[in-house]
Amino acid sequence: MDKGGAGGGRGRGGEGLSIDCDPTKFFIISKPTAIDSYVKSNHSTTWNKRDIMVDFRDGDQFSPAKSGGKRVVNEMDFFSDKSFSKESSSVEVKKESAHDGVAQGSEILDTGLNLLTRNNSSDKSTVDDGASSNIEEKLTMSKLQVLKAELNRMRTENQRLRGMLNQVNNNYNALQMNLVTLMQRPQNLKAKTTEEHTMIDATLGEKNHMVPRQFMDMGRAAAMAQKDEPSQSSSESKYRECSKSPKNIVESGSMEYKTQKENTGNEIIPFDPNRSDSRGSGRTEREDSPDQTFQGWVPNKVPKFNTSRDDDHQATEPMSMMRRARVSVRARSEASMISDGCQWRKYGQKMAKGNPCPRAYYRCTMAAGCPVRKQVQRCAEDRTILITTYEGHHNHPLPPAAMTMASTTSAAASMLLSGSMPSADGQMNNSNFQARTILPCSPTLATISASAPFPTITLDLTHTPNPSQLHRPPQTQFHVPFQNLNPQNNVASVPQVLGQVLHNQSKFSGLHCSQELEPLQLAAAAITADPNFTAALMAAITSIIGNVQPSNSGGKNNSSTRNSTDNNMGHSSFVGNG
DNA sequence: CGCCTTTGACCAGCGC
DNA sequence: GCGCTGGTCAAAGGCG
Repeated sequence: MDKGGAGGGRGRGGEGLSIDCDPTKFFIISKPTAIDSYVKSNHSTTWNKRDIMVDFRDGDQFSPAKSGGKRVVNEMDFFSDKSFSKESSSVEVKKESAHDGVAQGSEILDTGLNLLTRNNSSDKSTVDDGASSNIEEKLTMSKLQVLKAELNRMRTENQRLRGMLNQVNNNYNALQMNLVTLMQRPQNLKAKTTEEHTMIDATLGEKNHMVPRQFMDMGRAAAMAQKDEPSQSSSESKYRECSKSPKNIVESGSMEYKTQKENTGNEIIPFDPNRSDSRGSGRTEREDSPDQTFQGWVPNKVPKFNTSRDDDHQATEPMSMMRRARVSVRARSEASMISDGCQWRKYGQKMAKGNPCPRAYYRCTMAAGCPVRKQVQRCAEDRTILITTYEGHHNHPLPPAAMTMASTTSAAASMLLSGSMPSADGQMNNSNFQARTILPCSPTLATISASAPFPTITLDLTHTPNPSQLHRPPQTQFHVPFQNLNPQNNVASVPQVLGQVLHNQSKFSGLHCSQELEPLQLAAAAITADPNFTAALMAAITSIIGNVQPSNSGGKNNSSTRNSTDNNMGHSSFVGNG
């Protein structure tokens, strides 16, 4: 095999990044912690409780200006039993009534208690006699009754909203389970899936009706939806049109589940880098290992890629299944190919339109029939930038060095597929929002392309971090604040860091977004909007890059790729591959 | 000798 | 239908 060996990635300590950079963990742990701390510190504070109540009455509890930056807390309290516990509520009302004084009295005028407000105009000037005291007492009691009634009303509404929320979650869970089941179904059951599609679509419609903005696995859902009726919305039609060919449909929905089931059996864990993928083009299918048992969802639209030679495999793994999301990595490198820990064999080279630099085609040779391929091409605008586009998943175990890039690309691809779907206007709305939600501090690292023939996510490792871009307008980009990446050294660390981030991000999107995305988005926005958080994240990444750099910055390329014609030895230490 | 790259040819998709 | 383009094949040759 290749003389270069797969030694890349040794000595890396990048895994530690997951602790600091895992948005999922951060959010999950931090959210209740923050709430708890808030409750502990403020639960007995009358002002805060009253603030919440006033917010409810005004229907403006989410107004940051009004809540003084407690937006998230108030939101969570809205569904908290503590907020509406009977004791606290009663105490609250009593305190409120006792402390309000004149201003409170004027407020009472607005409650519509006509009998009592008549005396209110002079209540403070004539409060000395006993009659006035009685009136005031009655007034207070009346107000108390009103407030109690209001409280009960709000409590009822709270219950109703909670019920709606539970219903929404249940609907989503049901939909997700249906999708999982459907995608795992062998193609020979394809005919039977029509009914389920209908059911799922109905569920989807119901869900969308209830929570139009709830995030879901849009890639899968989109793929599902596309299989069905042409009578879907115009946006879906447009998406179909945009997809141009069924292969894109498959790309959107099949990769994760298929590959998960193949090797690992894990059906929900979306980013096992060792999981196999569908194979490459139909032409090369003869090279592929026949023991691959794809049981993923297969679209009704049979891709045109299938040739007569693929007949044996069509039923289980049409060629389109491997034509899925692509992950393009841009990195500055003098080398003709970045080292990612895998073994590659060049099988072609073409001159691509619009780029004077040839595009090289590589195939993974670490295992027979590995479907992973990559294209390497220099950027036309800046030839110091090497663009490596990965496609597919390895169907074999990877060396640690290759795991990094595998995680990176897999996570990126999965994020792309799971969290995005081209909308009617060709934008990646959901992915945009999701991306900037998860990494709002990083606007330019990854670009999701909806216009490309294949869904492609570009990980740009050539940019210098710019924390000031924290709140960029929502573009189809997000960015991890790496330090300036030197192809001689830092690039080696990037895939690991990036992979970890994306991997975590993907886990986040795949496992959590669907259920709690809205609250999590708010929490994420609140947390990551904090400059301290951004700084800490950057510091963590930077420190990790700096720590692992020496072990990989040696002059010897640890790539396993032979690159006999390359002059990339010592240049590219890109470790790991997807 | 085995594995690799090179490179021209071939094929399929797509737009006109 | 034709040409363009992207992607792949496979024979030929090179290298260790």
